Amino acid sequence: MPELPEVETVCRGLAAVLETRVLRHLELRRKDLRFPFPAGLAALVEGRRVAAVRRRAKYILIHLEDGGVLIAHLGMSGRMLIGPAEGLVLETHDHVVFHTDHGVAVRFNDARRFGFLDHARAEDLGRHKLLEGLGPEPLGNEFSGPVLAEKLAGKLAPIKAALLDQKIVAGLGNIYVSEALFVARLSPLRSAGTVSGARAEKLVRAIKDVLTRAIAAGGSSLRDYVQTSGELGYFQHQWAVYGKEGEPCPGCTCAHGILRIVQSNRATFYCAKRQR
DNA sequence: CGGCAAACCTGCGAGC
DNA sequence: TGCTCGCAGGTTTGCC
Repeated sequence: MPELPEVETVCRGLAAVLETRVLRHLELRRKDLRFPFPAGLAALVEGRRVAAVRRRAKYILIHLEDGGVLIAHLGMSGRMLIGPAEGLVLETHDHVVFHTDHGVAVRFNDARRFGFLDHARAEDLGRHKLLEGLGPEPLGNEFSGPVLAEKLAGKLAPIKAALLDQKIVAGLGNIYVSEALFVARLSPLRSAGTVSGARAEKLVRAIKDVLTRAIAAGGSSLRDYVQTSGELGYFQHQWAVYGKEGEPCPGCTCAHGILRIVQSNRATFYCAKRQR
């Protein structure tokens, strides 16, 4: 499920029900997800009011009024589902439940358990092991052609791999990298270091365009639904290339159509004629 | 240091 | 119907 647009959608859903509310009870139904939950996590959260829900890269940051921050990551299969606490029915893989002071329950469901939950002080976030070193937010003003080109300079790895590296730009994942490279008409096989100048400008515009459209659509749903309401995101209907091996290229009349290759053990979709 | 494969864990669809 | 295999949106680790 979750790349930047999906995490952004989840954050907006969480903000609507959690901000200004007190977290009465943090129900930990196992002792770990990808990592063990930090010692005393429930006590660090219970009785605190939520000041704000924010996103950094693919991390959900739940700021508490006492300066503590809950850091959540959805991994590959994580979901946050909001519903009434009364008559709550837990489902398989509901590992954590947040209970608010106004009768709302948020279930953190994660079948594959690649997600996690951590706690930090707000003033320490910049030095948090998982957050330090993250590259710029792709939708922020600070993410520009020159900034990207500088990060890519000298890199021999394919541009596909570089864009998945969260130190270069934070929040892209496997789907949106293929989509952005298609919009920018750049081959995923091209060496990252050759993307500079006008090419870098074009790629930055493509990344911002794809992410903005995906957020507007509520993200993409594959097997899981994305939004906290349980509604489907529908950006998958706007994909140009992802998952479309063998289908006609939407941008040209090439005979081969959309190709699927494997880079760094992950599927890449592209048009070899339109993308150079 | 850079780049790549494998590992973490579970579910689902395709194919036999 | 039921089994096996391959593949899946992320990130870290370890190896060359």
